[in-house]
Amino acid sequence: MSSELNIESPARINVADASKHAGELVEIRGWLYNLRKSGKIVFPIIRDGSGLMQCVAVKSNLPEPVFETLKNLTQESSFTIKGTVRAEPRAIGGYELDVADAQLVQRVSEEHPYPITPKDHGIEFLMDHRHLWLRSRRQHAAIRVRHEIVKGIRDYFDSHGFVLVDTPIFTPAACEGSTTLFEVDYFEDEKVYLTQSGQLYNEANAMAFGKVYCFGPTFRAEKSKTRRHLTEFWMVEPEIAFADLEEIKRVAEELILYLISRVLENRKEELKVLERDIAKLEAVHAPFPRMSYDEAVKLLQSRGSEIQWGGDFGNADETLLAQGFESPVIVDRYPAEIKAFYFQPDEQRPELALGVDIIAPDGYGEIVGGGQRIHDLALLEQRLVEHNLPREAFEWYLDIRRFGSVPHGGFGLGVERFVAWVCNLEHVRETIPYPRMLYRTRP
RNA sequence: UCCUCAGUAGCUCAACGGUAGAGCAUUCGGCUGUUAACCGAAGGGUUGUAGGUUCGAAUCCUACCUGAGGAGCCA
Repeated sequence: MSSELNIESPARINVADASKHAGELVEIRGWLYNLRKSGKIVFPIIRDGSGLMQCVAVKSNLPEPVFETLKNLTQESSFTIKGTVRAEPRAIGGYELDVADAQLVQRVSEEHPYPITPKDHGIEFLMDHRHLWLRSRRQHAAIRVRHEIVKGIRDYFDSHGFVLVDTPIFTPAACEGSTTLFEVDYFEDEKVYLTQSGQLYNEANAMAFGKVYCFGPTFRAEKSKTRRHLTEFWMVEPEIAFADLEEIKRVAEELILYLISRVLENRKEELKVLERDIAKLEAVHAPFPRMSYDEAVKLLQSRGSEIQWGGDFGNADETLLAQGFESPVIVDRYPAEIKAFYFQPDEQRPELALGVDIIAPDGYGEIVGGGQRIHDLALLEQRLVEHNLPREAFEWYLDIRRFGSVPHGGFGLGVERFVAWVCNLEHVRETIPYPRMLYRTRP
């Protein structure tokens, strides 16, 4: 379906760059987002991955086949289009294309029309069509915010003296001795699991490089079925030699503030598409509210929670705790009993662990968990016994305490929960392209 | 693993014991500025599955399947 007009090859542009080409003849390649017809004028909206742009095709100005091609486009049909860019405040994105020529690449057949229509759909249907759902505006916006946050994480650590030292995905033992691991049936003579944290390796790497981080997917075989859980999720974990709990808190706070400023700087359009209340993000500021576990329990009790000292916070408690604060809440010094074996005890009150969690506002829950690690060999050996962990598997980990042991610590930040909070999404499943959940492994 | 809720047209839903319906999508027709465009027409159904109650079941009962939300646990 090519035009009879002989239009010279114009510049191929992305819709996102339309403002730089006002008045110019350009070519755009993409897919049909939506089409409105009105007799002798049609308004195809093209989606090229970078944005949306309304095109205007007037029958009297175009060769018959070109107009017919555009008029008969079906949703998500692929095509290329040439025309002149013109500022148009009424149009989405502020620019329109006055069509001169168009060429069909592949027309979506009416026997199998594009399933995701501009009307409402249920979550099951959308998840079954996740590979197509990603073409939608909101999904597009969320994934771009995710990209900004991932890039922001790397930029932050790379510019603060950290070395990226990635940790293995296949690991021979539990990091925390729990039962939430995916077993891999492949390696001979040995059970191997998918990692749930790179932390133990991170500690070794911090002794090699000083300041390190790992960034990759992690896996939890928990039977969790909530809006905050994925079985496969991404986590960034920094670890710092010679750091104490206060430094860990400071770095986590600084990272969070930096990531939010990056998103506000570069992804405001996406936040608008997501209908995120931007003022609430702009209100996040240093210093974050800080409290001890003791104080958090008292605060929760005063707000009506049933929690008793010694118990861990449930989701309701986390939401209640964060209420009334503009910034995430930093809670530290938890009872050692409810924390993992490797936390350094508080010097004054050894029943407390120098662990820290950072709880996001609005019920998004724990976005950071970390703390200061045990650096004393004898104490760590004792903890392994107390937690019934197989010493042999941890010999290499004990080496870190044998060869120039120093105080150190780190934390993990869950990318999807963080993105969900920044985007104000109902569920973390929309923050990752292909979510893996308890009852969802396809597409 | 447990608790709660839901499965009706391709999609979103209505009908709640008495002839299964609407909007969107699709097809055909109309419209030169539409903004999830609009107007007219058409096609489209073993009501998740299997039993049961009843003269009669999408509707009531039982089991199962699938999905969603939550608890515990976690980022």
